[in-house]
Amino acid sequence: MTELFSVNQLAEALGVTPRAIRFYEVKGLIQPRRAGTTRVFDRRDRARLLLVLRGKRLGFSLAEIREFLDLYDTDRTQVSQATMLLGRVRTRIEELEQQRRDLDQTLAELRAVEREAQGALRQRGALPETTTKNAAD
Amino acid sequence: MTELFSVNQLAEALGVTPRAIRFYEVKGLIQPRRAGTTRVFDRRDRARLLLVLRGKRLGFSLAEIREFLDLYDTDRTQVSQATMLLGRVRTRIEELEQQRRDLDQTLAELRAVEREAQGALRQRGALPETTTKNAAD
DNA sequence: CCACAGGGTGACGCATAGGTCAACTTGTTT
DNA sequence: AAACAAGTTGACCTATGCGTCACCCTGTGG
Repeated sequence: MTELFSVNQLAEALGVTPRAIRFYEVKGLIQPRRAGTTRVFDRRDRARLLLVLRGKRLGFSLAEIREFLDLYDTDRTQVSQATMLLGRVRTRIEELEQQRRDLDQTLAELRAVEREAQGALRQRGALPETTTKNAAD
Repeated sequence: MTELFSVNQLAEALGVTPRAIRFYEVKGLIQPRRAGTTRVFDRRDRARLLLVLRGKRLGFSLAEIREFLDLYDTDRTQVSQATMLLGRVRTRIEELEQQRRDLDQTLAELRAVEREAQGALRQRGALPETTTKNAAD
């Protein structure tokens, strides 16, 4: 009872266009099976696509995301493979740690701006929003 | 004694090309002064450029980075301005928090892969690297 | 005076990440 | 049979983010 999906179903479920999904396949990020000519996706494909989308949210290119996905697929039983894997994984980890530093710093600065704006409004009698819920929706 | 820089100096200092810097100016991310026709950058320009580069490392487009920079420039003395600023800053903060969740999750997964690779190597007698220092440099 | 370095402005080129047709096949419905 | 929905491929289009000329100006040293 492995559930299967069509491109359209999967696209809608993940909030992307079918075109994008097909494009990712062309780029080698996913390899859905086929029923005749029709693409058939299972849960593993869906999981991979989720990883792709997360990679995109983190700002990586499709090529980088592909390398990232390859890390999961690498054969760990071959010493040479495992060694390369280890090196690459560590490189990736360091990149992401740099990104996290950037992120934290940016967040800190934005929170400072937020407080300043709140303070400015308070001084002028405009009641400041206490909740973090979007005030501009 | 405000030190000034040329495009080339600044480019080299920040590890980008002069072309990129000029491009950022065209896109409105920076507004260096001019001595005649020659661009002249001061420390504020340099600071802005650093913010631009950090934004890029976080995967934002130049347009997004521009909006981000505008947050710092917004006039906080006008209630309407401060209100909009607050809304936008909060939106940005939420985006970045999402990004951080993605980042942490990805890091956790990569660390798991790292441990697996280490374990596989240990089992095969290959001495695993204990340090996190680059093994592949 | 002449060369040369350093800076400037176009203008074109290129890769990435898809959007947007167009034209066809296939399965289903009526 | 005819129409329709859902797929497919292929070709072309578009916006970003620069790289790469080509060509021009200008100040300085020899």
